[in-house]
Amino acid sequence: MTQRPPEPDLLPGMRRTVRDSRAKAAATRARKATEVEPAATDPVARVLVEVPLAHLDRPFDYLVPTAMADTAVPGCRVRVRFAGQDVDGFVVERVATSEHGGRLSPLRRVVSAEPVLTPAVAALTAAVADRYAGTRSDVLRLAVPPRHATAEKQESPPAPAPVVDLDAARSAWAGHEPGAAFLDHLAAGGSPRAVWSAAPATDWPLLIAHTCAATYAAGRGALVCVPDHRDVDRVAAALVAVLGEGHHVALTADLGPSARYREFLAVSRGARRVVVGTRAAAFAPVRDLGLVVVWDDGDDLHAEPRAPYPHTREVLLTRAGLEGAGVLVGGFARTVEAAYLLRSGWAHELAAPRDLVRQRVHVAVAGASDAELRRDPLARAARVPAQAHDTIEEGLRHGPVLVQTPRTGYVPSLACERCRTPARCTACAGPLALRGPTDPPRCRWCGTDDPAWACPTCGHRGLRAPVLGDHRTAEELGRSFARTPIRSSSDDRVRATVAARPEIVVATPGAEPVAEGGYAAVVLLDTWLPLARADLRTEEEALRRWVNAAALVAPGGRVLAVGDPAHPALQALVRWDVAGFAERETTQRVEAHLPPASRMATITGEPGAVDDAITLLAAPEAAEVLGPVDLPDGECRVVVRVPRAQGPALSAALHELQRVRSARKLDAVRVQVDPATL
DNA sequence: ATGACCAATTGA
DNA sequence: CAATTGGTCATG
Repeated sequence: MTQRPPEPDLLPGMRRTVRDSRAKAAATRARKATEVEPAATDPVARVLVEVPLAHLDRPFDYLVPTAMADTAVPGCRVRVRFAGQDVDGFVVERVATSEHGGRLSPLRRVVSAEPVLTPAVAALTAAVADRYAGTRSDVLRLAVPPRHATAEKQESPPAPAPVVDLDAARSAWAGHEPGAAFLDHLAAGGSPRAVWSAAPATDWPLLIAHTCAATYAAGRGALVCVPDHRDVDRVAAALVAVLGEGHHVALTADLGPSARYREFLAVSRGARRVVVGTRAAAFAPVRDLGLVVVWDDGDDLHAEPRAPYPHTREVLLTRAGLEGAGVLVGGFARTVEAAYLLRSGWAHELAAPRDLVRQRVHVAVAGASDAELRRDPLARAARVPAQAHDTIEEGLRHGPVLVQTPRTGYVPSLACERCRTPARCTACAGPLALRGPTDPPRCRWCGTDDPAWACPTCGHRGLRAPVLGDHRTAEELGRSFARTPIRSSSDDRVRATVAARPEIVVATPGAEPVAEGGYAAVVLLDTWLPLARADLRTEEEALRRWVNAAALVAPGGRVLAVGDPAHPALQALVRWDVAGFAERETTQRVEAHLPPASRMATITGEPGAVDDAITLLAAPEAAEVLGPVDLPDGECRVVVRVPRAQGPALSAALHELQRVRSARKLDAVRVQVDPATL
């Protein structure tokens, strides 16, 4: 194209022409807008537009044309013209007049009159976005599943009339005090709040189902969030056992778009009032919510990996606060957050008396303490000591035996036999592992075989296995118990249940199958390994994994942990003192100004961007800024910490920071409030 | 994001 | 002096 210099005296004129044509376009729009007949009642729709920008994260007003008067209902999906583009949004409200001074654009289209965003969930998404300093559109994506037109055409048949047996509920809860009072309170339409530490060998899905039934009996809905799909299936089965078919829905991520939307609609239409699901279900639009339940809130599956990274427990607690619902935070283990709810008096405790716990399980530890090993280095603890062997053998006389081993694979990591330098891949420096008894060392990252490995430090060619995986454990146990069937359940192939017959089940944490009637014995191997991590939650997490496996015993069953009997986490396991352990951890956290006594947030991004984010951040007075520290990927991170009482102020400051940065088109930084790990 | 506008800076 | 660049503002 040839560049012709514009005639100088044409330019002002051109500008005027541009302005004229813009004015004309505006006039045309205005004419069109007036041509559109506004709805007779509440002609203004307040719309949350789906744009990813923090500073546009508020409702905008649009004119409702007569033709859409009855379909543009609060909560429905619409398409609107926004900043010159067609974008999707939700109507959050219909009002008579607009605060907006200018002329309103009409709604382009009502995508569907289905009110998928209920007022309660709309308020919840706002509260969650505030708490996590994220955008509402991000939270809305987590809360409302994608539309499926076919599913929307189908009706949601109503649930049958509920028949609730409160006596059955009370007797199921017998042993957990004051379980009956909790149930009665729910059945009377109250909203009690409790932190529940389930006794070992408790059929927790059944007890949870009974709390839902008690709530349902009072005419209110209930919502249960559990870590994974297998737990959803168990609670769903218990709900059928307690309430019968047709009262609940199960919401999981692996349903597929059509089924997921169908189940969601059954809830939003009020045809189902009891919901069990994984973390996304925390936003399910249950009508008249009377109870929220989170099971095993320490499981990291409850931490949403997508922005703004909300945690199921926090979403549910927020929700209970907004909707006046009761709360049950349950688990075999107890998180410091749950302990804090008790300490602050916000929730009551539901627990089993010592006697019952002692009847249910006998826990022992086998192994030399660190102190003993220091005194006598030759007293090397065997990985499967004789005592563990005996426990398995004895258990097999009565039923299945669970062996928990912390790592997946055969030999998941290798080191030089002589100098103990970790063996790394020559191609990519990834960790070398063995996949089977006869396989050569192979890189876990790039898959390259390295049959001729030699130690780069000392030249030695021998390898040792500092850690063994579940496959190798199964192989070893197969040799020791030659006539016993051995099953594996780990990441790659998780088994949901095993029958009540003598067999050895080797499983990794979180993948333990449930045994019919419970395991005769549970053996926990390599307890030192989960304790070797350097993290705020190391001990809490280790104990959680152990008690979750140990709780699968049959009443009166035996548990043996192989490790250092002097370690506080193992002592807590032996005494089954999850409450005391969580209480002590909480005290330490309070003293060290760590969550949940403080609220922490991280800001991550390019060093320059993080740097001016801190400058821009109007953090509360008491805020401490720790860092920045450089991360391996060239980014850097700061931690901001405030006392718990100033948590909302910190969230607000971070939220405002994101709005300002977004408006000024500054480089994005990632903000995480209460990150799951540090 | 996208676009518009204004002011300051750069360059011939 | 014109052209370019950068910051600010608004999006209904």
